[in-house]
Amino acid sequence: MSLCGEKWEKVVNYFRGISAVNLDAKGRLSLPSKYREGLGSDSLVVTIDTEDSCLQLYPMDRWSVIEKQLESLPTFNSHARRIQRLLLGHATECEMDSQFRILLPSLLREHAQLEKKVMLIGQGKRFEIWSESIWLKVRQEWIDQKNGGSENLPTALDELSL
Amino acid sequence: MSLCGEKWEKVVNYFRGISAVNLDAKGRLSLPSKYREGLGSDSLVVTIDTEDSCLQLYPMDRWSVIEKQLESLPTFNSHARRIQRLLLGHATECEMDSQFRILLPSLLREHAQLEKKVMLIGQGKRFEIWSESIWLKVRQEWIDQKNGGSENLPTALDELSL
DNA sequence: CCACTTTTCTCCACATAATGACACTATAGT
DNA sequence: ACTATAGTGTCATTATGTGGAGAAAAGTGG
Repeated sequence: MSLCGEKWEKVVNYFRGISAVNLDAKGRLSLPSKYREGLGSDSLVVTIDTEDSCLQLYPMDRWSVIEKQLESLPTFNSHARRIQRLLLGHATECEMDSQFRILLPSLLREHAQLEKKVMLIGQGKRFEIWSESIWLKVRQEWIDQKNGGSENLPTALDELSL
Repeated sequence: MSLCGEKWEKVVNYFRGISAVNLDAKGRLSLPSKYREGLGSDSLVVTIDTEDSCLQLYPMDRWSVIEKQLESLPTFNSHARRIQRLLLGHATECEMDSQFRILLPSLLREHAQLEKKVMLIGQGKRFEIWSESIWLKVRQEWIDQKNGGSENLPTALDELSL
């Protein structure tokens, strides 16, 4: 169906959706088949998230854009330096093996407290990797807080019509 | 009978009405025939509802509008990230097969507690998918609570003329 | 009310993907 | 050099997804 749909997929390549995956004993994550062609033969970059305990996974081409942005931040701003050190400092290039697995570096696994059960969450240009238990916990919190006080939301969000 | 009616359907494509459907053993939902031409050959996107335990089903073209809005939200705003993670993070593209069935991902089925008996509810630009038992329960609650005090309604709602 | 058509459901067979296990390699530390 | 640890590649098993077809049910028209 849909040449149209196909083109969209291939050109825009937007990652969506959640998958439960198991790391193997050595900490390798095998990428779900539905994303494989979208990732192409590109290598990937994993780094930490500066706000939450999860990891961020980028295709190399997307990451290099971010890297440039990070570089151009003002050197003498302490927030900027924090971000640079955290993101650039933890960014690790990974290659998929013949079975589409990537090894997540142990230091990064520790940071996100990844054990066996892991969630892979599409976030458009990137993925997030969460420990299953942490994900379930925070997801529940987010759901519970509903859209409670909408006073502090950015206008763009306030105006979202789904 | 309605060259007019036909055109309306095809151009405006507004989903209405409720259907009881059964998922098969693998969790596939077969779309009622009356909606099939309205959905065209486009693929579909399912995601969770952040307020209730049901799923939201969009034709891809409608969903991509929402996605653009989500994408443009600021990365370092925590409310924005919450919404992005919940909506984008659960959004899954589904293709209809030759029998107009779509597989609902098991994690999403769990979220909405979908077993065999399911309700598909047209909501204009999208559908909602509810577990039959939950639907019956909340529907009864909504009916019972009438519109009691209208003091707390948002103005737009207050001014609605049906 | 009956015969016919269309739609929906259920089941089965098959294909593909995900997992876990294992053996082998490379590296660093003792 | 030997051992312990981390990393890599391959394979078998299991789980999951896919496609198709017939039975059952619902809808339609005479």
